[in-house]
Amino acid sequence: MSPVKSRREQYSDETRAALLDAATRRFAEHGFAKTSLEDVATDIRATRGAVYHHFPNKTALFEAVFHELESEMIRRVTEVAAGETDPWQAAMSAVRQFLDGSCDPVYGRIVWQEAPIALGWRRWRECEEKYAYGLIEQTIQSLMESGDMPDLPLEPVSHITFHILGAAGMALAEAPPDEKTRVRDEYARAIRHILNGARLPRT
Amino acid sequence: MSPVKSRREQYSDETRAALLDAATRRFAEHGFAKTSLEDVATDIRATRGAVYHHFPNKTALFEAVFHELESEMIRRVTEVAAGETDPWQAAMSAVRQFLDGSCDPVYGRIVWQEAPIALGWRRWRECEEKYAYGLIEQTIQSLMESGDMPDLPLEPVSHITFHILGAAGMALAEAPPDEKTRVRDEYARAIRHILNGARLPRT
DNA sequence: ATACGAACATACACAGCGTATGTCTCCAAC
DNA sequence: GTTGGAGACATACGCTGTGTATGTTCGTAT
Repeated sequence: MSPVKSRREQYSDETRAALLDAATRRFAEHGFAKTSLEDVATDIRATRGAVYHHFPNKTALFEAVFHELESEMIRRVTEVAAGETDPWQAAMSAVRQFLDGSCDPVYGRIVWQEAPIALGWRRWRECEEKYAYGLIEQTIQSLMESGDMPDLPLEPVSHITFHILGAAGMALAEAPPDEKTRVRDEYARAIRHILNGARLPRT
Repeated sequence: MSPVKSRREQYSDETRAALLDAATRRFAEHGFAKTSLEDVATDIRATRGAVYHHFPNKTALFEAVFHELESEMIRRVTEVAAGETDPWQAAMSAVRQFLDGSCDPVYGRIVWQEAPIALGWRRWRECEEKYAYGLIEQTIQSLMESGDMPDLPLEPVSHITFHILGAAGMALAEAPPDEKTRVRDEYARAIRHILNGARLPRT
């Protein structure tokens, strides 16, 4: 399963990775609009030609960055949740892990602040179906099935939950580094309180 | 208080209003990025010169549109809330009125979808301080003071509430016209349930 | 009657994306 | 080992759209 790569292929992979890396930093620091592909290219001592060789356009490059960050986040969150047996506890751990991960300014800025701008709401939502939104929906559903939550329409509840977590993610992205833990704990409390309120007493 | 306007001033006011009107429709239909000032100008049989005479730049034109829509919404919401005596009832009526108003696709698209993109999150938030966010914060505070809500940190709670309402506003903006009332009612139920959960029993 | 300034139109500079084309170099086959 | 081909980039250009600088018209005050 490890097809020995040719020298050329290896070089190509490395520049692609370097492009992703540089783009990640640029997007996180200056935002999507104010990042020119020229900058990204020169960062790795290449030209825009290299960028357009590896990615069809600017938004595709951004999407690649987005996918990397988001899939890593999902991996960690599901890992933590899988460690719990009780559905409600699993959800709470997932939230906690999400808030922890959102303290990373790169993640917060790119996924919660820049992505909707860069991809547009619709496309962003489409992408998130695979990641956060999809995970939230299935978690909520399992909570409804286990009797932890009332049988409200799934769509609005997941959508609202998505935005509640988004609010926290954005707040954490904006918070100065030395206040992140305080902000994280405040939001954790507030979210826990809200979710507990929405909870049903187990029958 | 009605300083009789000169002919010139009247003409000027009219073109300004026409620009705002055309821009509103363009922004609502095609979004901020895909609306060129050329289009807006030709819509009212003028040139980009007129636009740049009345507004310093593209985002300023958008902000003007945004302010119009948002101040009108706030006017209606506060009006409705003022009709209630009980703080909690006032808040619920305000939510209801907000959801009603959000069924207008122009409002939803511009205020909740395009505004963060056009102005950037930070500026958007700054603008909203005057409108929705400010109103929410003071409402929450009054609910905490009246003992309807627990004394959690104000900032995260208002922020989250803001995003909960935003989720509803966006969903309504996206929903096809013939489903808007259904979606509105679903979100109304979900939000009511969430807020009721967060509520404290009156002492 | 005229001069001045507001309200717009016209013209230009510049940035940034996307695309078309060129060049180099690795690799394979003979 | 040289040659053909293709992948990996670089170079060059066109185009769109913003912002600005300059020109023109036309009310209005004096």
